[in-house]
Amino acid sequence: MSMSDLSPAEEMRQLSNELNEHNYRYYVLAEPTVPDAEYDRLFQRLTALEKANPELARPDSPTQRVGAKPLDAFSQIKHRVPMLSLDNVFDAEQLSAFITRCQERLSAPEDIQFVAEPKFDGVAVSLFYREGVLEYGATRGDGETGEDITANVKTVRSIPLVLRGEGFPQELEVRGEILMPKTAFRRLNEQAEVSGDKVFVNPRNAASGSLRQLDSKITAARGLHMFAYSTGFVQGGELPTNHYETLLRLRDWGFAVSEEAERFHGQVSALDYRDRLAKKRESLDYDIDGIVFKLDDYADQEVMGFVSRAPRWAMAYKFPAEEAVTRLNGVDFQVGRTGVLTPVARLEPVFVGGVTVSNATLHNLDEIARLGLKVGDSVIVHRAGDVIPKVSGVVVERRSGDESEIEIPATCPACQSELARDESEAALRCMSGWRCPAQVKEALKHFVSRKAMDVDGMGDKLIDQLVDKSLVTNVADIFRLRAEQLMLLERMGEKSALKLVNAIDNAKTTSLARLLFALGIREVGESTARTLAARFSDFDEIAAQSLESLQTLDDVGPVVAGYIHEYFNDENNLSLVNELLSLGVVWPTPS
DNA sequence: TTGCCTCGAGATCA
DNA sequence: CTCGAGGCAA
Repeated sequence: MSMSDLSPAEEMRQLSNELNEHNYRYYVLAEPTVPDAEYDRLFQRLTALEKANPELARPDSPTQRVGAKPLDAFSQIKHRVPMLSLDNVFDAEQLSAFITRCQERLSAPEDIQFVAEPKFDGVAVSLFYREGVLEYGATRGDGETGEDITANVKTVRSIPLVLRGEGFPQELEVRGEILMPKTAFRRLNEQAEVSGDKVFVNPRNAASGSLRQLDSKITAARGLHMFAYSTGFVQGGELPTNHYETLLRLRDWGFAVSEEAERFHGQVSALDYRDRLAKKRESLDYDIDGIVFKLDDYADQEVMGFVSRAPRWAMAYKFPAEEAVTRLNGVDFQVGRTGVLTPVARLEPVFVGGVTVSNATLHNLDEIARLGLKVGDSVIVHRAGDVIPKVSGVVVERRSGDESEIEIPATCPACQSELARDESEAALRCMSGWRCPAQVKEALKHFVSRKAMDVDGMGDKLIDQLVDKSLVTNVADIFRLRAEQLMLLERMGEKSALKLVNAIDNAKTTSLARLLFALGIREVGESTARTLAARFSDFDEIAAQSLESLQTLDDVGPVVAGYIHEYFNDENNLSLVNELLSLGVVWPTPS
C-alpha cells in the first residue's frame, strides 16, 4: 500500500501506533516482533514527518522518548501519596507469622487471599498520568519528596508515554521499579570494556546511575526496564477492588507487570511460592532480593492499616544475604562525637552482595567477644538489611595458629588519654571532650553538616586539616577563620578560601532549631531540636527549665530531659554557646 | 557502607 | 587530569 494517499497527520498517527505496538509486544508482552531494521525504518520515517510538520507531533510518538535537551539539575516533586517502605522478614517462621497476623485480624481466615511477587532490585519510581498521558516521573526520595526524572523515564521503552486501551482514571499514579536487565548490564559492560569506559559493579547501580544522568540521551542507551507493581494517587476513575486485578489492568494499560506475580491463600502456598521463586531466581533476567507479600483485597488492607512508616498488610521476605569469607586484617577503634570508641573491622576487600566490602562496624566489645574474633581470622561477611556490612562469624577450622588477639586499647587512639568503661561495660569512652582531636573533628563534621549549620564546602578532609594544624580547636573557631589561613591548606587556592569564608559567614544566620541540633547534645536530633525551638526562644530560657518542665515537651522523657539539662548546666558548654553568639551567630525570628 | 553522578577548582603538563 | 565535596539510592 502506498502511503502517499495519507495526510501527514494520518500517517504520523499510524506510524506512532505501529511503533508503540511493537514496543508493547516486545517490552511488555515479551513477544518477538519486527526486526530492528524495520523498526528503525518506521522510526526514521516518523522523525522526518515530525521535522516537516512539528505542529502535528503527538504526545505518544516514540520519538518523544529521546529528543529532550540535557537538564541543568533535577527539580523536586512532592508525592501526592507518600511512598512508604515495607517491613522485612528473613525466614519462613516470620513469614508465617505475617500470614497468621493477617488471617487473625480478618474474618474467614482460610479464604483470605494474598499476592506474592518478586521484590525487584532496582530503583523505585512513581509515574503520574493525567488523562492517560505521562506527565512526570519521580524517584522515591525520602518517601515524601523525590526528584523529577521525567526526561529519563520517558526513554524507558517499557514505560507507556500514553496509556493503552481505556477505563483508566483521569489522574493515575503508577509505581514500580526501574532496573537494568542482566543481559543489558552485561552488554553495557562489554561495550565499556572495549571503549575503556568504567564498568558498573552491578545492575542496580547501573540502573540508578543511568537515571541520574542529566542528559537523557545517555539514559536512552542503557536498556532500562520498568516493572509496575502498584498504584498511588488515583482520582477520577475506579480501580479494581483488589491488588491482583489492578496488576492485570496495569498490564492492559501498557505496563510491564511481572509474570511471576501469583494470587494464593494459606500458609503452605506462601512457602511453596518462596521455594519456587528461589529456584527460579538465577534464571530471571533481573536481580531480585526477595518476595513481596500483600493482602490482595483493598478492603482487607484497609482493616490492617499502617504502623508508622510501613503498611501492616504487606511484607517483604528477604532471601538470605549472600555470604563471603575473607580475612580480618585488623580492628581499628574510631572515636565518635561523644567519645565512644567503635571497633571497625578492616577486611581484605571481598565482593559480596554486589559491592566490595572492606570495612564493617563491630559495634562494641561484646560483639567482638561474642564472635570470638582474632586478627588474621577467616570471617564470614554479609550485607545485613540491604546495606550494612556485617561480620557474622569466624571459620574456626581455618585457623592456622598465627592469629593474634585483638588489642583492646587502654588509651584513646587520638589523644592518648585514659579510657573509661561505661555502665554496661560494653563501650569504651574517651573522656577528654574538646581536648581530644578526634572528638573535635566529629563534632565539627556534625556542626557544619547540611541539616545543622549547613556550611557549604566544609568536607571531612578539610576538617581533618583544620584540626591537625590546630587552626580550629572547637566549633566556634570556624567563625574566626580567615582566608589567608585557609590558603595554607592543601587544595585551597584563593578562590576556594574566599568562597569558604563566605559560606561560613552565611551560616551564621541560622535558626534556633538548627543551632540546637548542631551543638550535638546527646539524644537531641533534628526533631527534638525543632520541638525545643518551637517552645523556647533562646538559650537562657532553655537553660532555666527544670527537668519536669522539659518533660512536658513531645517525645522528651526523663533521659532526654536529663541530657538537655546537663548540657546547659555545664560551664564549658555555656561559654561555647556565648562564644558562638558573640561571633555573630543569629537566628532571625520570623515577624 | 558503597557506588554513582555532577560540579568546581586546584594540580600538572605542554 | 584529579580530587574533594555534595547529593542520592539501597
